[in-house]
Amino acid sequence: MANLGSDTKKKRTKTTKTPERMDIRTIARLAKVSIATVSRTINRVPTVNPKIAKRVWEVIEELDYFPNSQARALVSGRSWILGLIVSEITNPFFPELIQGFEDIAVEHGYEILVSSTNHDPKRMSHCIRRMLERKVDGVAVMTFGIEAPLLDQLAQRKVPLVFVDVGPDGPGINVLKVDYHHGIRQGVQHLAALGHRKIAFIRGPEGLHSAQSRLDAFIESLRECGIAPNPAWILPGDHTLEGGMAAMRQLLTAKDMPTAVMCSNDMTAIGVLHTMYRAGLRVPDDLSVIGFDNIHIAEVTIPPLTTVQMSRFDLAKAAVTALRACAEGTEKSEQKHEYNIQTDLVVRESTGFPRGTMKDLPKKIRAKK
Amino acid sequence: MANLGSDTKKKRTKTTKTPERMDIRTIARLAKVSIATVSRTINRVPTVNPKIAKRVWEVIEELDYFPNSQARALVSGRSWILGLIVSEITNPFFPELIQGFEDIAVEHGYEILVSSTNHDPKRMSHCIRRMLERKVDGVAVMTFGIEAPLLDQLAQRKVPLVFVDVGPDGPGINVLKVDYHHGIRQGVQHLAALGHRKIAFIRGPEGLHSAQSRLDAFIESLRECGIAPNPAWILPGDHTLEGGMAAMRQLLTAKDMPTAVMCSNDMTAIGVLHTMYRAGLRVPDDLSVIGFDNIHIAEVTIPPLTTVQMSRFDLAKAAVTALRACAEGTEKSEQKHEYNIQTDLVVRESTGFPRGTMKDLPKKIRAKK
DNA sequence: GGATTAACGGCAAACGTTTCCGATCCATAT
DNA sequence: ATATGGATCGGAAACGTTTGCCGTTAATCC
Repeated sequence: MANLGSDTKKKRTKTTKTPERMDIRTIARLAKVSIATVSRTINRVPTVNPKIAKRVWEVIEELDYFPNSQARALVSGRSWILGLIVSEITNPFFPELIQGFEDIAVEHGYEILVSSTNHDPKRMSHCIRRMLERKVDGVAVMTFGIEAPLLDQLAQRKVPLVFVDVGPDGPGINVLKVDYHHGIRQGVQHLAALGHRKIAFIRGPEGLHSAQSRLDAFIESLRECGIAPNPAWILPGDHTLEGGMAAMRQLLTAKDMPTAVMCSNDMTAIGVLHTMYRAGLRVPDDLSVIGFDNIHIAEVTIPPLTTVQMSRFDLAKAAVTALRACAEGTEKSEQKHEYNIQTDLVVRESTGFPRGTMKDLPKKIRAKK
Repeated sequence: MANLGSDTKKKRTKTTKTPERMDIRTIARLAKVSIATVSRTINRVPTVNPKIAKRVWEVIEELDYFPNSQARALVSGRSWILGLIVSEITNPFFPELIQGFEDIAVEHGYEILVSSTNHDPKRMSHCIRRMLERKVDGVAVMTFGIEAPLLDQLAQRKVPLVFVDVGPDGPGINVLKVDYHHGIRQGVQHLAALGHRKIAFIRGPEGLHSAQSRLDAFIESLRECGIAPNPAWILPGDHTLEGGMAAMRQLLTAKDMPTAVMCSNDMTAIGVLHTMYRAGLRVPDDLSVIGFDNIHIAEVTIPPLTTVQMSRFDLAKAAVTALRACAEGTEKSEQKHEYNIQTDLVVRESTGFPRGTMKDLPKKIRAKK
């Protein structure tokens, strides 16, 4: 017994001799309480005597102590870290989303781990693994589409998940539904109202669910307006500037040119704008262009881009909310919330009457504009 | 004593009865070795028998086990997390930087914690605190300028740091030096060679060190070309689109208009382009514009932007390298590396001859006017 | 063939918290 | 005066690893 005592004391002394070590024990010693009380004070457990709590807080303030979150997470089982996986951080849509996600997460005491997969399943897999190792409390997969095997890797472990558009059903899994149809229909109707009948679409990456949804919404909206979709005017793209430029170049060689083009995202639309500029053609005079996302720079493109707005903030907020509900979940009443994200058309200056329409119109209508 | 013994046994049994618990102990049991050996196997300690290692690995693979990094960090003292603080993630320059930083960090086994401060000292302070709580192995402060008090908060704790441009001297602190002068001089000389003598500058945020450096480099480069700087042509800005637009609007009201304008960053330049467009003026015919950063979309602005390239990749690589050197540091030979980042002009189409030079070539006509 | 040694595996302490459980104390009811 | 009980606080186990130290084994040398 005496041996044991002296032994532990010796070791403790040895490590304590460095004065800058600062842990909960130091605080306990200086405040003359036990470490349990310090812990309770920090976590604001109501049963601690206010008098003592004050003393403890004073010591904490003076030493500028803060708890080690590793140790905290180890024992409590909660890391207070949320994972966020995006497909490409260099697409301006995502930084705006990340910003919102971080703001809301931090507000609720969470840290975030962001990873950009660049559509590479290999990277995706690796980054899921890394997040699981860090014992994240939840993951928001905002890649707008995910491969099934990777998804299983995540779903196996019982970590709360949030997907966009599509995802498996299961406990702790939420799917944010984006109403692409609403905004895209507005866009098509806007074009149709201007007199467009020949409308092309530059789609997103093959296999990306949100890209398919946008295309589907486009085709259906076309039909609603009584316009038959022309397969030759549905062009491949990849949601990048370069993809937009390439698709537009291809379109320019077509024998029958459309008078308007909708793009699966704003980056594509900006690429289209640039190819038009290179070709010496004018937007919207020679071609009307509509984007999707309403990223910040869409306001200052030349001309400013008409586009469909999808709120990054709503998306981020819904994601964090869903994750929190699962992680901190009382598990009872709050089951399976439906999270819906709205989309809306923002009309700027990249859309106008189709070429030739103006001069053929009766003068009164022309004057109206 | 007997009480204590049976008590612990009971608890152990209780927690172990859940079959899905998976830790190093489970692996040890199934591989019929001690947990120490499992740990050594995972960490590739060379003294473990290859035969045994193979057996351990097989069990690990089969159960798809991975170690808990919290526990790992707790005992080893290393979190393998690097912090990255940027000023505004919505400025496209930073996502490109973050991408590079993440790539290189992950490559070396690190995770990254990104925070965007939006130039708010309050946020900055909060995010430094959060990073310290998470026990990051190092922090890269890529805000291109930092307030002194916040800096102390970081420097007090002995966490390796990397700054850009300016930072305190001390052990474990590295400063990445960006050679703004080189690229900016190229820009000024480019304009001077085209015949410009009246060159304005839209600066970055007041108090941001890199913004001041860019302005200084501009003024000095002007002098080198024998041009006297005109204070009226040095306009305030804030590195945003809106700032660029506002500055340009102000410039348009000047009685004596410059023929060219250099901007402290590309976002500002894009704002300038847009204001010119709104005013019905043409770039580069009516005004030459040069940006700084060479963000990706600078390629597709209308017209494509002449700008000064600063490599995000070099910056990210230097930051991670410096941080790793400090964190894993053998502390001996590799002291105080100098990290220099080069800048270079990229000529595109937003720069041209000053107005009047070309078409009014006969000088007498111009003089008559 | 016995001793020296190198290789290797296991025991247990340590990392810094949280939290269960028991102990103490004072006030109140009996 | 004693039993009851709530309010507080302290002791100590537990979280899942790493790692120093020691014991065992087998190989090598004289």
